Amino acid sequence: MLKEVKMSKENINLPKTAFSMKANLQNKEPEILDYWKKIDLYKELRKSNRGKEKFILHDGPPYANGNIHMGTALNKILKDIIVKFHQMDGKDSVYVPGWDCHGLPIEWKIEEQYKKNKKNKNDVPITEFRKECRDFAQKWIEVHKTQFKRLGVVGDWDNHYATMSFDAEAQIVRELGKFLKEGSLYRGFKPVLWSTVEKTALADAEVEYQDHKSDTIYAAFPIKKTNLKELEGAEVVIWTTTPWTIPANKALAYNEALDYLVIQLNDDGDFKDKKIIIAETLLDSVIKDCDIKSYKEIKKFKGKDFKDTACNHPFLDLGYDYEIPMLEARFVTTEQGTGIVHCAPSHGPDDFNLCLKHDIKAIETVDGDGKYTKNIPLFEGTHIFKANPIIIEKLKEQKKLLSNGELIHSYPHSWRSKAPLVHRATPQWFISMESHGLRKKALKALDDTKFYPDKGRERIKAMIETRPDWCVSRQRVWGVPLPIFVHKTTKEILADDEVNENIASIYEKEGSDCWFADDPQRFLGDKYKAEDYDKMSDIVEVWFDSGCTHAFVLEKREDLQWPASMYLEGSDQHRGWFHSSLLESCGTRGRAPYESILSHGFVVDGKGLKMSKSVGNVIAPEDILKKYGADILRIWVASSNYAEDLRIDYSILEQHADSYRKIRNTFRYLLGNLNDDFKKIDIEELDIKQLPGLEQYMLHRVFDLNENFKNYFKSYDFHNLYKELLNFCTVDLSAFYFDIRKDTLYCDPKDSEKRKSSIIVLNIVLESLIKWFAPILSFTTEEIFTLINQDKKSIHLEKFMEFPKSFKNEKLNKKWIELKKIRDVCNISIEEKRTNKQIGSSLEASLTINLNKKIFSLIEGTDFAELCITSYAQVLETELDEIAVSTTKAEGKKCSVCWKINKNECKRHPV
RNA sequence: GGGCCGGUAGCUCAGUUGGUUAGAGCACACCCUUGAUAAGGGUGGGGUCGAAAGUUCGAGUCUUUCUCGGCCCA
Repeated sequence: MLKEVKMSKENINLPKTAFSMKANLQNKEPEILDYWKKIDLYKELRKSNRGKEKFILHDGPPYANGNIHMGTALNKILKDIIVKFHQMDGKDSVYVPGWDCHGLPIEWKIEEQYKKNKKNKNDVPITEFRKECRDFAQKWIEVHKTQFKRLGVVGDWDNHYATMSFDAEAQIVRELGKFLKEGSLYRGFKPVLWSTVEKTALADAEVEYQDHKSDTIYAAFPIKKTNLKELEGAEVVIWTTTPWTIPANKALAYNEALDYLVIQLNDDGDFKDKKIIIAETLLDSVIKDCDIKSYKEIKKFKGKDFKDTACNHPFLDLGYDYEIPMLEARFVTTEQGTGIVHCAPSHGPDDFNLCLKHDIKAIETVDGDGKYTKNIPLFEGTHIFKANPIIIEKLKEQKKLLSNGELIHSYPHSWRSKAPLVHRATPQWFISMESHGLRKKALKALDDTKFYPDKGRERIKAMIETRPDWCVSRQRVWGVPLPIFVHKTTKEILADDEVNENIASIYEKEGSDCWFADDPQRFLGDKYKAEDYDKMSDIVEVWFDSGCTHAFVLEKREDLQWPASMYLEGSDQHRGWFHSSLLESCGTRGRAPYESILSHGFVVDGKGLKMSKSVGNVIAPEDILKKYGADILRIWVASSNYAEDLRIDYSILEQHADSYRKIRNTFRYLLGNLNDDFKKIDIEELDIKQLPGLEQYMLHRVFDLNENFKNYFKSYDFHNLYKELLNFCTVDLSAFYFDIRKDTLYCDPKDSEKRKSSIIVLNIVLESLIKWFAPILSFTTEEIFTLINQDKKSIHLEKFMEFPKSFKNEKLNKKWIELKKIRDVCNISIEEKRTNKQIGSSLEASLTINLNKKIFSLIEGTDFAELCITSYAQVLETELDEIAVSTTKAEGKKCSVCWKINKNECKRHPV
């Protein structure tokens, strides 16, 4: 018996392949990376689709600082998947990675190093400092490159772009020149969020909100003049969380829609018998906060009666002898305070705008360090963060302090230093949203842009609709200098194309360091005298830098084109790069620099919480690569719904690793039965009608799946695409076709028609699968491809398959849906006997299948023994509607070759 | 605090315009197989669809409130 079995093993066609079951991706992937380098895959890709329609996914530049995290990995893999899809779809899909280099975080890092080495930044020439910043960015670009490549991302790594390259700096100057010439770039004097620690204005993106303990005061402003008799001699009470802005007060704001009260206080103290004014709805909270025990209501009046009222400053007797007008403002609410708001135009955007409307100018009240200027009598030189107790003391002294306390509330802080920020009026450069219709153009451009997912459009639209003018200046050094001259006497801004182009061409040759070091005359040329002009020393904010990438990358490079086919970033970039690129491009070119935007959610942990060091739920891409390999990470990307936040933890990864093994084993079965001898089938020539029904059905499934595949890919619906592919592997192949055809593949002679038909299908399925999976499983598909193709270089140079219409057969499909239903019932019947221990293997079963007339005619010619992998099956026609199956133990002798049980000798394998 | 988005089996995801007992794969349990073998097959269990209220003959789908989470803003 033993001998017989042994002989049979030699006589049957068992699968044999060099494709190992164990993936060992950690070691194999780097080898494949070396291989891609050796064959110069990127160059080959360009060669293979040269001249074809281009698909340009323009890379949003990550900041060249620190190691990559899951978010960056997700972003780069998603980009790579899309780029590869389009390439295999026959387009010239060019991907040029880039980096964002200028800006505060790098500057800060260098300063930190200085501090460590006891070096003083002010002792170092600006150009030297900038060189260190440049070197720092360069270092991280190289680190990033290595990390991105390891993920399997293919791109023009040798010719990346960077916002600090000379040509980029030059183009940024040219772009600014366009706004300058147009007149939409203007010098304004506005309160901006200012860090007294970093001594700079901060971009919106650089601000984070944290809880902060503020001093609160109720302060009184005595009425100076009014049209309402009852207000005479009364004092208007305001509430603020920034007592230090009181010396900068220029106005009070009220809401004409509110009701106000004059009340007389009876309590002992500074306000005994005094009349104060507050909003009616806030009476209770004021009484509580100020501990007022006894008072009398004198008069109730409408807010609009405040018209033409003016007050004195609480510090009137200390030299603050100017009039404080009361102004109507909608932003005054009854949420908190007294219903009357103190306005310091130098220290709040609302205040600034309201005062501007009434011709009250903001002045410099606080310097860059946070100290009061000479414009603030009495307090000059005092730091504003130390001023509150002094202000409170003075108010008390002047009997103008009704009450004070503390409040913990959300307050803006610097993302770098974590220091609280203040609004400070400073000279800044702005691009107007209105002067040249920028807002309107941008909104129109969004309507012309395709969004994935669609909700992204509304999100960015809402921002564009309400955003203020774009502040593009920063008082720092690591960035592109603002190429602006202002006439010393006329204060006119020099807007001359020749000068602008001169500056740009100088930058192009040597970079922008020279702006700080060289004689200004060099930039002005012969037309203007340097002594007549002030040269600006601000730099351009980094969002303007990256907003120009479309100009210095897409437009300038031969291999790219403008506009981009797609911008793809995290959803935070609706306010970041999507936003700045849109404004820059609409301002200079009248349309968006992209045709479509794909935005993805954020990577969160398994419970949906954001990753943070303190919580300890952070997973680094590096850890995943070490434990699983890049292809598993790529499966995670492809299988997650990027429209929402993406969850990740080790149990989720483990699940994907399991799916990967299933897919890998599917390939192993295909390769094993083909003995790694893949033969490309000429599917156009294939006479499908000559194949058995099962093979025809499988080819229909392949055709069908390919249609779905194309649709999913077109809508960038990768998680459904992946699911479809995975289900095909498990349901259609492994549990169905492969299982059924094992008998034929193993036990039929190699020249049998049925076996040859199956081999044809295996070849087609292998080629299809490997291509479908290639953009996702970039490494594994390459491993397989190089195994079965000696004459071809890479799977990524292949194109997706197109199947002839003849593969499609809906009628056959319907038939097989019925057959599978019957098969299910058979399985349940077999299982019953199996649980009873009457049979083990399904080959020990003999089926009797009862079908009604309708189904009976449909299934004619079907071999249910083959379909259900039993030794015997007979079909009987019945009157019953339901499918009824009974299983008995097959009688006879087990064939030593095919293991089927026969009453007589096995016909296929006679002894 | 405001805006936007989301919460469907342990996990990743489907669930058209409201319409039968809410689906798939994986995971899990049990069984079979030992000729895909650190594989393969079969069967099965598992969800008060974040919570509550409402509209409706009927709600996972519509409305409101709440809750949790994410992004953005103040």
